[in-house]
Amino acid sequence: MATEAVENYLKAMYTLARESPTGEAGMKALATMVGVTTGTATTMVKRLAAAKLARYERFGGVRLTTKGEAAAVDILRRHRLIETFLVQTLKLDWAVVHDEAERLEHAISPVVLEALDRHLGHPSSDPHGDPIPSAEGRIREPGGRPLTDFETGQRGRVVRIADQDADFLKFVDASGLRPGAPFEIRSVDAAAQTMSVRARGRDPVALALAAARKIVCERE
Amino acid sequence: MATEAVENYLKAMYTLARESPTGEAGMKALATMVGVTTGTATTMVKRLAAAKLARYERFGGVRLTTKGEAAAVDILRRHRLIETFLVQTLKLDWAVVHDEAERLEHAISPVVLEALDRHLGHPSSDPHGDPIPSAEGRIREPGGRPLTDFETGQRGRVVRIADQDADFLKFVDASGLRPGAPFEIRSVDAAAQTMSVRARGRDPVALALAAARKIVCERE
DNA sequence: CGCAAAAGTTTGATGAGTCAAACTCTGAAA
DNA sequence: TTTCAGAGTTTGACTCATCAAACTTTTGCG
Repeated sequence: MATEAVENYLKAMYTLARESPTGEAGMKALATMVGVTTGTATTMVKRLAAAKLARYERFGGVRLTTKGEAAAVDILRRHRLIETFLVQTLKLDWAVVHDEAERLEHAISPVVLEALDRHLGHPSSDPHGDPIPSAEGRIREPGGRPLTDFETGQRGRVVRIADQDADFLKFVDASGLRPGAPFEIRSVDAAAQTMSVRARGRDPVALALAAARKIVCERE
Repeated sequence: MATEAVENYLKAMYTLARESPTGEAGMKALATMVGVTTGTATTMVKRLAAAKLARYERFGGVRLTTKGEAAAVDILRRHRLIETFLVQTLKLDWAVVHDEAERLEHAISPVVLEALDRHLGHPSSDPHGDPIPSAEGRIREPGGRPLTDFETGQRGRVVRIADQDADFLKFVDASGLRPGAPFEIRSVDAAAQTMSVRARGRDPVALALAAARKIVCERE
């Protein structure tokens, strides 16, 4: 139904809306996330508005309509089920599956998607810990607090990794801080903007607070 | 590399070349197979020629270059591996997987494709009995003779089904004449243009010679 | 407040892929 | 050998998605 480009804009708008308190997305941020110029984003956003997928007014930002949000959640479901399949069934490295899923998500039909879901046993989250929306479009709000909210000596468990960069994921993997992993904060060095964390059964690793902010966790 | 449209033209040209003694494709046939007007096909064929994927001259038909054929075989490999996966792993009906694979074949990367191949145990043919090209681009020439070449009383085994129409495949499935199935010709009625065939362990079925021509078999 | 920088918009262009319709060529039948 | 139907080609137009560059609005800082 929607073209590949339209789906990418919807997904980006959904992601940006989660991150902003107003639920709105700016053109600059949207254009950057989709990988186009702001002029192109403006043009496309007008089309989305004409198709009732978004609400938009000049210089006023853009937000998804209910219809647009449903479409975005559907794309998210496709993306995350595919990622899960690539890791679980095909044994691909979780660091690379994001980009692969990015291509496949536009080509998979409802029939294949539901077969995939069945084959995987209806998983509730993907390899990065992100929730997989249900076929009806319900999505569990991802909870947890960034690793930077924890203090020296506190213990917890990784919930999800809020960054799809392959190199970062490889680092996380090597540190043992995959979703589900229990950890303990060894130290925080505010001046150096770093902290030291030990995953169960691993040596402690040092990481920048900026990196730690991408690791979302919960209290043990 | 090649766009989706280009890949579809290459695939169609490859298929048409197999069916014609000259190895050439006419614009009408090409356009029909791709699903565009002949004018569009002419335009695209010129682009393919400019990209050294095809050789073409005005009013003279079109044929793939070595490079174009390699690209076509690669698409065939993707298509057939995906079909095999959809049937074997996801348990989808073999009658519907052709159309699904048609969409996915353009979106699958080499990394995912090879993982799929490994997961499936490097199959040599797809659910319809068509050979799957190797990663290096080698493809076994599909042998066999149409069911219409057999005579009353002869026995044989189905090799492949040379038609992807879902309804026809459902009929073949119901008759027990899937690839690999042994059969015996019960009778041939040249006047009525039909024949009666019995698959092992099944009741005999009557089918038109036109249909039987699409069922490729070998002597027992 | 005033004004520059940042954000956003518009415009004119491009390339891919397509169609409809006018036109041209080829080949087989009369 | 003529002719005409069918195959093939060309042209002009359109949509989608994009960019560069000129332009406008908003915003935050001094």
